[in-house]
Amino acid sequence: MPRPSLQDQRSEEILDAYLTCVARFGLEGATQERIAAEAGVKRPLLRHYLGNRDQMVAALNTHVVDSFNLLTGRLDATLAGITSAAELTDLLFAEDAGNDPRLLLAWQALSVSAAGQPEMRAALLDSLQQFLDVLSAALHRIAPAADPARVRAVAQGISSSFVTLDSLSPLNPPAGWRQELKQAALLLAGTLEHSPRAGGS
Amino acid sequence: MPRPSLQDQRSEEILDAYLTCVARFGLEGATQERIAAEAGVKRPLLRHYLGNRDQMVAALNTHVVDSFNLLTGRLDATLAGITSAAELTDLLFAEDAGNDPRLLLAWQALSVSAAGQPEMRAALLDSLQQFLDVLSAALHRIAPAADPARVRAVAQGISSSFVTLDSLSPLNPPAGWRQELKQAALLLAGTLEHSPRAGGS
DNA sequence: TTGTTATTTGTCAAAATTGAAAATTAACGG
DNA sequence: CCGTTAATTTTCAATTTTGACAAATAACAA
Repeated sequence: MPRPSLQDQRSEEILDAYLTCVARFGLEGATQERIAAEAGVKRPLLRHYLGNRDQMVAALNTHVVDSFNLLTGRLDATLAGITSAAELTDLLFAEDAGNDPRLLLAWQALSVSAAGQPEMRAALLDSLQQFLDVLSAALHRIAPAADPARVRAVAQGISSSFVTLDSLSPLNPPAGWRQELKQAALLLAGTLEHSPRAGGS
Repeated sequence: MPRPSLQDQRSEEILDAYLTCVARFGLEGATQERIAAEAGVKRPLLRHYLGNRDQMVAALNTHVVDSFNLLTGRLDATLAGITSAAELTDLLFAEDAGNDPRLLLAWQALSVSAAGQPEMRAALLDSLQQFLDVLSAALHRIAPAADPARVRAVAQGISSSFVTLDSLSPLNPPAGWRQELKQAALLLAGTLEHSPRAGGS
């Protein structure tokens, strides 16, 4: 019997180091040398496990999308039990949330360079669409009478506040901004609870 | 007398090409060769006008920040005459707005790599702060009785929707998203007009 | 025309990044 | 111990990117 395979484990470790470097230096700034140093391995191992550069980018893309979708799935399950907008924003904007900004930063870095790759672009866009769907569904449960079009708009607004939070993290923004973004999301969600129908009541 | 200087003009042209490349390829992906091709000049001219790579990045940073601040100033003047939240969002989310996404994309690309440079980070953060101040002031004029803390929160939310619009542009998102983000901003601003005083749970 | 200055181009060397293969080492079962 | 397979390291070539300087060209005034 051969030596046991570390293919999956090593691939994960390297992809995580790749993710870190992309979040910190951008996609083109994440050189193989930096990734290898971050992962604590020799450079040729990157090629061994993930292939050449193009294949590495593709692997990172699927890794980011999969991770994002996984979090979205968990969020969907968590949001199943909530009943108010306050609970929703508490969950999304919790300070101790396991949500590390690297994921979104890599997502954005990939999105600017994925203009030419249709499949990468589709996967990225779809992952965001799923996130919006989960938010919309939760909002619909909170305010069943609300106009669906308004629900989608509110989901977009909450999503953008949420995304902005991670997007700004490299700049170490003032601490109050987190609370302001959270409150914006809360106010937005509140518009569904208080004025349920579009033209009505 | 010497030959007339094209220093300012050429520098602007090159910086604009630099901006384009950074928006499309990221900061590290904007190689001098790509910039030169985009600007329609030979590569050594970049060095002649903007200096070496570090100096080029610094020049781009000030260019982006200055351009952003200029737009913020114009926006401030334009918003001076408005009286409703609808006018504000119409101005910000107009499709034909001269606002090209390159500026924000470069702003974000710089922000992720500016973690180590305190002065770059400060300038970027300050430019965003000014934008938020302008939004807050306009919202305050629309709803003078509103709680200042809520006004800031609403400004953050509107800003994040606005920023997200440009941030997603490389992915060519569905056309409806623009309207949804605009409506989110409108709903958010509406919370100030309709429920003037605090309370916000 | 000539001198002066700025622009523009040409060219080379150094450094960094990547691609790719061969060679070595380590773990496991028999 | 031996054979097998995977992990790891070593090594070199090719490409890309940048830094830097010298030379050439163009515009303007006297």
